Amino acid sequence: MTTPGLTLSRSDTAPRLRLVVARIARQLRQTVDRDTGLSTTLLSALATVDRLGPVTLGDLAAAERVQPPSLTRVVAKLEHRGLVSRAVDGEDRRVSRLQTTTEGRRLLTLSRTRKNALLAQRIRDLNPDELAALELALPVLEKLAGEGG
Amino acid sequence: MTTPGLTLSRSDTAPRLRLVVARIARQLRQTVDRDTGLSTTLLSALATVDRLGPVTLGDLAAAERVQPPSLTRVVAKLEHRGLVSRAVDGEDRRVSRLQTTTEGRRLLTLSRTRKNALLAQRIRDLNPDELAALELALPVLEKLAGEGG
DNA sequence: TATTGTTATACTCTATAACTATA
DNA sequence: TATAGTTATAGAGTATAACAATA
Repeated sequence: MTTPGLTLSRSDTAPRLRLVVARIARQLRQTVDRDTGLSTTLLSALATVDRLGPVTLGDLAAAERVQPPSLTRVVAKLEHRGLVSRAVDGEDRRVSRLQTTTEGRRLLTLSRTRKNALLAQRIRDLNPDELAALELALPVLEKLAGEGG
Repeated sequence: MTTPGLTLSRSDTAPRLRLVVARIARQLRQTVDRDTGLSTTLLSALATVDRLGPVTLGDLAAAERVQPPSLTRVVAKLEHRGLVSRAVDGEDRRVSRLQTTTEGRRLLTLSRTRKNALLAQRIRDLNPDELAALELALPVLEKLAGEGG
């Protein structure tokens, strides 16, 4: 696993990736973060709000690749916890613009430095070759995920 | 992205991986396979039954990293579609042993050669460096997922 | 008593359809 | 009429707790 000989293109990459991503996600989904109290769904939305600055709900839904009604509920939870705030757009009063609060940014920072998260622990057990392979693949995975939007 | 200079260990690997895995999984979860009619959850369970041979429900739950009651429902669906069969253990009648049927194996094979699946399409758009990085990381991801069990 | 698996119940996340408010 | 977002409703997938059957 650490030193594969060839890098001929394999044909089973897509189905293997599908299964492994589903399996990791299943374990993550159950893991409500002890420090932040945020599920992966909430954390993902919060990170995207933070990244896109004041953002409309529609744009956020597109970036997160979910339908607007799904996001309405997610955002309501974030708002209820005081992690994002919304302001009605001055020019078009149908539109709300979302941004992270100070507390939201604090939790985001916390989530990025957590040492005891499930994946952080498992990553710590990788050897240097494995870690390097993972880090090289991360941008590729982000591309496959359609990051941004 | 294609030719990173150094491979110093980064500290943001775990949170980035968490977000990207969650995002890909979200898109996959919604994707019921056109060819097989199987969700990722059903496909994952089916693949594991096939891999572990005649397997008890408890062992399957452990391998899939879900609780037994969750698996009871998943297996019921697979059984209803004729993809797995169960046989009561001869020595311990509390135990059922599951295995894939001919039809189950046929769908598994089909799922492994699908060219139009969401990930297969996106992977086709990667350049050779990106593809190589992804393939090198796949065993690492499988290790992180705790494959097998 | 202990173990294997099921049933009952509830929660999260997501979707589509119908609606409201604004443009 | 068209668009941004919400409400109503439904379904998949997962969990925990309580139960039944067997050991």
